[in-house]
Amino acid sequence: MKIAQERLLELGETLIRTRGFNAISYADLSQKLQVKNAAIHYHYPTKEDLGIAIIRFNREKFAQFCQHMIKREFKPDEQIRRYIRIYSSSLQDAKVCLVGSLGPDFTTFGPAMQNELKNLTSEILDWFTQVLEQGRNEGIFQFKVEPQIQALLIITNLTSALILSKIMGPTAFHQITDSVMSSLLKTQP
Amino acid sequence: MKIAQERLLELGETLIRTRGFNAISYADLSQKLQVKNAAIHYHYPTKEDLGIAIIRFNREKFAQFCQHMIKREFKPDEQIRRYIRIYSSSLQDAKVCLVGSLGPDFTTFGPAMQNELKNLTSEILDWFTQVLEQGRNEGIFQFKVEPQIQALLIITNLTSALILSKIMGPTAFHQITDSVMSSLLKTQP
DNA sequence: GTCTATACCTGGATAGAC
DNA sequence: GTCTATCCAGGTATAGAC
Repeated sequence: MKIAQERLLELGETLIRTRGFNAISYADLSQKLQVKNAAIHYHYPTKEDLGIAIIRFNREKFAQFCQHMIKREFKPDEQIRRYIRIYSSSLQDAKVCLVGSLGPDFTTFGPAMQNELKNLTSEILDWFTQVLEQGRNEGIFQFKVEPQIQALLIITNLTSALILSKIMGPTAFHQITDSVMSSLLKTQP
Repeated sequence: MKIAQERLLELGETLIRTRGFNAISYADLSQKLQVKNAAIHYHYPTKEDLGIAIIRFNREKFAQFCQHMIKREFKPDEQIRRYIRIYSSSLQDAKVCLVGSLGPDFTTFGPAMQNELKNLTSEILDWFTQVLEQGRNEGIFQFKVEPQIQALLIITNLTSALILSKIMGPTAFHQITDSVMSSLLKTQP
C-alpha cells in the first residue's frame, strides 16, 4: 500500500512542532504510520528532504488559508481572529508553530531547508502586513506604527505565546491574544 | 587540570542558544574545551544534569543582573534598555535566548529540567512585571493593560525577535525593540 | 513501493588505570 | 579529576529481494 503522503507530512509536522526537528527520527514516523523506515526513505532520502517537504506542505496550507479568506470575503478583523484560532487549536497538544519550532535550530539546517523556512516566514509576515494595512484603511484597526512593524509585533506575540504556554501553561496564550485583539480593534469614539 | 566550571557552562549555554539542546553533544563541548568527554561526564553524569546546570547558571546570571539594577538605582526605562541590550548582543552569533531555545523542545526534557526552565521563565516574567509597574507608577511608562500582561507582551516580542532574526536577519530585531521602547515611554503631553 | 537486512556512525554513558 | 578504552542504543541511510 502506498504511503499516504499527506498523512506522513501531517504527522511529521505535528512531531516537529511538538518535539523539535532534531529530536524526531524516521523510526518515530514509521512506527506511527505502520511502515518500515525504508519506506519513508524511498520518498524522502534524507531527513533534510523530509524537513523541506514538511515546510512546503505548511506553506501550501497557509496559501490555501489565505485564498479561503479572500473567497469568503472576511473582514480584516475576522481574518486575524481566524488566524489566531489556528494557533489556539495547537495549545492542547503542546504544539508551537512551525516557525517557532524550526527557528531556534536554524543554523543546524542546510541551505535549502533554511531557504524554505525563510519563504514560509516572509509569506506569513507579508500576509499579516497586508491584512493590517487593509484593516486600518477600513477604519477597523488602530495602530501607530507602519503595518509591517505592527505585523512583526503581533507575529512575535503569537509565536512566543505558544512557546511560553508550553512552559507555563495555556493561560498566558489567552491573555496575550485577548490583549492583542482588543488593542488592535478601534474603540468606539 | 580541573575543568573551569564557568567556562563549561558558558560554552554549553552558547551552544544551546545557537544550535538547540538536542543538537549538541558532549563531543562538541569536550572538543572546544580540549578535554575528553569523560571529564564532562564526571561533573555532569547525564546530559539532563548538564542542561539543568546550564539553566541554573543562567538563572544566577539573571539574578545578578537584577541585583545590579537595584544597586545602581537605575530608573525603570534604563533597566529595560539594559535588558534589551543583553538580547541585542546575542544577535551577531545568531543566538536566541535560553527560553526561546529550550521552550519548543520542552516535552523532550525530564521533569527536573522542565522545572528548572519554568523557574527561569517565571523569574524573568516577575522581574519584568515589577519594573513595568514601577515605571508606570513613576510616570515614565504608559500602557493600558495590567503590568503582568504587558510583561507577557514585551517578553514575547523580545524572545521571538531573536528567533525571527535568525531566520530573516537582524533588521527585524531592531524594528521590534525600537517600537517596543517608544510605545512604552510616556510621550510628552 | 515496500520489505528485510544491514552497514555505518554518532552519541550517551561507564569501567578502570593513572 | 582526567584519561583510555569500550559498550550499547539509536539514528541515518542503502542494497537488494519481493
